[in-house]
Amino acid sequence: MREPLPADMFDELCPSSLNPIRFGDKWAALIIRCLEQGPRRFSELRVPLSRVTPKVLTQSLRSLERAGLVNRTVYAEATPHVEYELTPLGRSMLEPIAAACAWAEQHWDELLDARESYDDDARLDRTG
Amino acid sequence: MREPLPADMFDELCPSSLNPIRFGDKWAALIIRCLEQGPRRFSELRVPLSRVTPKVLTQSLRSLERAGLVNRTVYAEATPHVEYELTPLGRSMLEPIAAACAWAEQHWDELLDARESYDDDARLDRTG
DNA sequence: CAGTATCCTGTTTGATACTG
DNA sequence: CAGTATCAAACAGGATACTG
Repeated sequence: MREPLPADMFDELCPSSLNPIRFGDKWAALIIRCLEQGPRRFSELRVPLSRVTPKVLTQSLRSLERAGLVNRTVYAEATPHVEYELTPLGRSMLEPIAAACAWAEQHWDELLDARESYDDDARLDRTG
Repeated sequence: MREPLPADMFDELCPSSLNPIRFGDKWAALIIRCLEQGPRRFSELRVPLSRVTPKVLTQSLRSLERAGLVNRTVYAEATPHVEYELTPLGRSMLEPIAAACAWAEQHWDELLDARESYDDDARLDRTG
């Protein structure tokens, strides 16, 4: 106990403009889960992600593509469309995401309670 | 395959000002790991987190406290100081964080390669 | 020691409307 | 269908200086 902390832990987690341990941007993990069962078209993704504007959804998908987690395929046929699907790399990410989700689900009530009681205390501090 | 996606997945992951599956803010996971071996004082945390300004470090610690992941204790003795330590809830989070870190480490090269080749392609698109 | 106060920047996200 | 363009808001994060 109480060993001195290493001088700089940044190299371990931080070269992370990529920031993989945060699973990318706000919607990344959700998108990856939407692709878990197989390729989906842009319009299909818009259904579960109805609260994400098309601009932001495109942004996120491009950034997932850039990270090698998602493939984008254009079908220029009679009914032109675009499909997104997980790469093997993207698929491998399902596991840590599931672990994080399971943790969150498992501790959801505790998390809500903690926040509530913290906020209640803060209110008391202000009120007197 | 190609089952329709659920209408709205947001309730599952999204009530997330807390956003637990993203492990909180930019420094949260790193801070939690710094506390893994036991309680640390503010000034001790500043060593490994030297690139985080005190303001932001305080912010992050408060938000971890609010989430019930960290306890803050003030010692108003001769040498007044403050200690932060993981709650049991916070400690339970070490596991999913470790899983995400392991994944990132394991696929680091793939991630760098993917990004590089994506960017190279983009350059080609612009150049010719 | 352990923060707070201010100010400021860049990025992320969003609203709305439009298009090849 | 699968986006893009534009504008605006929100927020996170940081620089710097100061304090009970």
